[in-house]
Amino acid sequence: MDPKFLKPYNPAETEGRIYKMWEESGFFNPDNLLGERSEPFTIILPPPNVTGRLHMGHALMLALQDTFIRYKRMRGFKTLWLPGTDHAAIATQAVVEKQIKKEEDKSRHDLGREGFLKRVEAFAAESHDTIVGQIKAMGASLDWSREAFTLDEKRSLAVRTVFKQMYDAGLIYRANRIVNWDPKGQTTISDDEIVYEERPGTLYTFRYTKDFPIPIATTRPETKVGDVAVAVHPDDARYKEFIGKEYDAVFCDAPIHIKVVADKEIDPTFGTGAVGVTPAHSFTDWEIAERHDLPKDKLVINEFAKMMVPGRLNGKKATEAREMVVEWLKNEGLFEKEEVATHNIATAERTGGVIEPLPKLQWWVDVDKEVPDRGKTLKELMLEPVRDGKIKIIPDYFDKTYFHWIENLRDWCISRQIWYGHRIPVWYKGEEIAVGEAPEGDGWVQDEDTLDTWFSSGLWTFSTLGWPEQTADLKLFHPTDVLETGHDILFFWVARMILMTEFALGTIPFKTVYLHGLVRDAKGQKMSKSLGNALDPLEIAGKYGADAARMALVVGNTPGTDMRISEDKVRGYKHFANKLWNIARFVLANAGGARVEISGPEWKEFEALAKDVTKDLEEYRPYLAAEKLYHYVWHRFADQIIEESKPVLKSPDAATRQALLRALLEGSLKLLHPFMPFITEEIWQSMGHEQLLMVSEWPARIKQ
RNA sequence: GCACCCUUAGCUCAGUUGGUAGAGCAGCGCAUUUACACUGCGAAGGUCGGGGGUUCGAGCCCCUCAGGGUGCACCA
Repeated sequence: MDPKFLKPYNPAETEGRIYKMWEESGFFNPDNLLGERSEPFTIILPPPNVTGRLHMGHALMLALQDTFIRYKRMRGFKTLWLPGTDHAAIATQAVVEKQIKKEEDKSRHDLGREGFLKRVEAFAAESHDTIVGQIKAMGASLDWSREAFTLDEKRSLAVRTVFKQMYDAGLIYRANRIVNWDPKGQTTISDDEIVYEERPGTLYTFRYTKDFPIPIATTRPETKVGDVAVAVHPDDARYKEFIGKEYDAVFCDAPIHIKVVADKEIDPTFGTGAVGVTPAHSFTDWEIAERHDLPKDKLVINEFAKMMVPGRLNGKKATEAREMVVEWLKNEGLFEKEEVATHNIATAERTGGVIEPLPKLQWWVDVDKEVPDRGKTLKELMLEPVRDGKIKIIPDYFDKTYFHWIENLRDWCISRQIWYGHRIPVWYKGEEIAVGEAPEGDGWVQDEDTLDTWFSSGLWTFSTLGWPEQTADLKLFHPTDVLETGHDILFFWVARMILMTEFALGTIPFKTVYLHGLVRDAKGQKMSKSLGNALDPLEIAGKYGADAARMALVVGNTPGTDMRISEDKVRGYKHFANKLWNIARFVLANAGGARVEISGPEWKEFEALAKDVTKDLEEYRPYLAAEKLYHYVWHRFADQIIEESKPVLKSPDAATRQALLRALLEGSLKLLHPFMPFITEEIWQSMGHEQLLMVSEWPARIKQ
């Protein structure tokens, strides 16, 4: 017996060596796997953002996916787990901008587009290397020969190709429309990138002039200089007589022209039952303006959230202007009352900036237009595979959330005013426009904007497999089997992948969506650097072993439910790893060499466990499978079977018992391998096996 | 406002198709020439949020109430 078994299990000494052994075997690559393996099993890794380091959520994702992949590999599937990273456009740009500001007190504009992009790329490359090292440390059996990046040459081609196809199909269009403008990030963002924060606010009631017949209630008095109408409910008896009338006024130095319109969307019971309509700075007002053919180009706030209007307000910050308007109203005797009202403020997810709705010329994806040759809209194409069960979401109650989101979906704004990302593949020359690839000849100017990062992420399952080229990989491995990701990006990503794949390939991107919960600290707080409660997966794995970290993340972690993780839990599974180590020590010392037919109740019991665990894995209950294995190995195999074996090993039945113990250990190693790959492989190798445990045969066969 | 989830041991959470509840940590008693002290054995601890119903049988299914959370919408 190897003397290392006389000491406690030492993951630090083991893991690097084992991972290297796996990598050198070539078996991470499905092309090298031995045997028939006609059936593929594919997971494309959700690409971590190249914004720095991995966190516990990534570790969880890696643990779960590696468990699924290792299980299927042992069951004889041609398994592909494809790695990659995400350029994460706005997120990465924001990190580098902050860094440059802090270190050199410069903005991206000081560096220029080209110079700035070089800096971002250098940062991204560094992050990439850190991340790959972290992924390997977790034991992830990814096929590194197929690694992809959302912004590399092949993925860029895929992006340009889809863009052109959607443009030609009339699904991508350019339009001037009210958008979510982030004054802090100086870019538009999509509806999904908004976080609503409940804040106390004030609802002011006032009149435009002394003789204006209708009082107005608003939380944003400063925008009232941009009003073009007052909307009331058509049946509101108080205001019926004024509908259709027009008024001129000077509001805080600015001339305004107000038309009274009737709109059934107005709630007569809220405020005064009359809305001052500001089409350029409010989504609902924009829609009212469209319905009543009101002017929509009256801009009074600019991209920096500053007023642009004749008179005293000009150049003031919107928040400052608000106070000035209120003061003016009071001085003029137009102010009626103010009430406290909590309301939701739209903020940008990445920068925290308060969203300022503004009309902007942007690129959009039309989700309500019929897709040529499909006879369905993109919305319907997103809805159908989930509704028909072609795509199964785990846990299934997320179906409802998904449907609800799609029903409320508006056109997707895909252009961003940032530099890092896929530049919009559109070129202009006077009135001419070219889409897809850069046209020949002089005088063409490319669109300045870049694409929403989720546009390229949406192609991930097939761009990684070589599309638009019809590669052998694409044919064999797509649609993929499982998408395993956090429930927080169900809309951002999962929905967009379904949209893109249905459009470009006419098929689904994956059959199963497994949504894990978010990892929180022991107190239930979200882990973050600023709170100082973030556990570094690498540090945890270094201290307790990657296997222990993985078990702690997997056991009891049900899909869709946020989980808490603490070092104590990881320590518990380190003890378990050591228990397994000592079981191996006992078996190696007491059960060498015997070759006897295995049977008896203990073996039957093991076979039943193997079947049970297999069923759990097939039905995506890794949290249960891991717990059952833990219980069996410690409290049945070690506590009972080994204890009972001690006298038997001194009896005439020793040979049979030795064979049983050996078989139970080997079987347990196999079942545990997907969860704790390092220690199981290490023990397996110490038992004198020539082949890797990673590609050994799974000890149970049940139908899927 | 609409929808969904959660409420189980002191704490944090599991509990697959309904068959009198389990992990981690904490904590109690015993054991140190034991495969393993990174330990073992044993005990204790739960009217499974309250109430009602279905069932031979409910932590699990249905209704209802209370508390906590999330998503979406509204937000003049």
